Amino acid sequence: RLRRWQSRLRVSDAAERNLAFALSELDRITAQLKLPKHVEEEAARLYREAVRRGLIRGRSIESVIAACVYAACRLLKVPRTLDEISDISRVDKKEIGRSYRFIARNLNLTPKKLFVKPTDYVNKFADELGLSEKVRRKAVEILEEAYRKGLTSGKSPAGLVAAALYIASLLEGEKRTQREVAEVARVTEVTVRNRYKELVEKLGIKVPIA
Amino acid sequence: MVDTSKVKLRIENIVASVDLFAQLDLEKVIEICPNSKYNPEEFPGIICRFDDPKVALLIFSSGKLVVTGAKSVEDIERAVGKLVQMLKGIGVSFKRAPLIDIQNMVFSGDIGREFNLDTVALSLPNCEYEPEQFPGVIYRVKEPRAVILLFSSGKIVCSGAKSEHDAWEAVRKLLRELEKYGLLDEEEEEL
DNA sequence: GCTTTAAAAAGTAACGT
DNA sequence: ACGTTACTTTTTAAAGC
Repeated sequence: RLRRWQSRLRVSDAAERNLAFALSELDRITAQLKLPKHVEEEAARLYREAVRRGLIRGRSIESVIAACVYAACRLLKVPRTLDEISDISRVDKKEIGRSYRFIARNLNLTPKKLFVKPTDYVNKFADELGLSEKVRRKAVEILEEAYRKGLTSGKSPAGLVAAALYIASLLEGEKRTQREVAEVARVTEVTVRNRYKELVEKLGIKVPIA
Repeated sequence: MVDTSKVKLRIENIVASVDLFAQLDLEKVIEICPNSKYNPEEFPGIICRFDDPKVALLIFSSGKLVVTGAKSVEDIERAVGKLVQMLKGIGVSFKRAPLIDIQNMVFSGDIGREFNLDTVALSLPNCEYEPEQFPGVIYRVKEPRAVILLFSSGKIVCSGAKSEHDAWEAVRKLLRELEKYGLLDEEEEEL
């Protein structure tokens, strides 16, 4: 009947409006974070799949879009912290984190697929700090040794990378302050200091008395 | 059989729902509860704390309760008995004996060895591990329904179980999975 | 979905000094 | 750079918004 036809039109209208809103929000985020096109496409793909599986129920479109952006970054190994995304999103970090974990569970995004090597974060943070290739290599060396010695489980990858870069910058004579590395890694100076202390102590690193 | 001889579990909290089978006038009840709080605008129940069985009670006008913070089922029974006596003192009558339902038990424990959580998360199916957000691996057991948080120290938290037996069963299932995927083989790892 | 309550694990954060 | 307090995660019921 005509009413059924109309309601179907209305439903598809609402779905289309929601999708248009979601994609414009996605555009805004990827543009502001200067994310590559393939990340935006992957996030859009994840979002459509989430909608298809009805995973949006009870969640805001914005939190799910932000979660999809974060998931796409992790899947494609484009290092980005959840903080950077929540900074430009209207929804808080906690809510984005929840949506992220929810879609990860339901779209079978395993920890393996989502794993981003600390090395990738080293390059991102080092770029922002203007650190040389020599410092980056040293930081990676420190992180690999820390991993071998079991010092990384359960710790914030961003905090570990920040501390490794801080130590490497001291060792290679390109010093950055704890405050500077903490800022690019989006962790507090206290976290950098705690990781720094443990790494220096347990890896037996002799830092210059700068 | 999985070796659980070195595994320890310790009860940390028990949550129970209780039906007293009586209607309560919370404005009168609050007068006889020393350490209590009642703001119907923010929460519909009275929040009351006992020192003897150290528990917290949420008291509702329907005569239903939620008792939390207990370390044993006996603590809950004693707390309910204590509240019933207090209510009898202000003339409340009960249609029958209180019905206590254990809803949730939380245990802390230790598996007795350390873990590389990256390795665990890579091979253990259906687990979550987001060290940027929480330091432990989250593992959900279907039957009995429970959730186990596993930390790199080997310490665990098991919540959602309705009995100590169920908690042990859930931990056994986690250990079987860890063993199945070679995660209990003497201290190895790589990436 | 939210509100309130308890509790542990280990990490990070935000105060004050 | 300390210390303290507080927040993250998980679970669970209650009555009402």
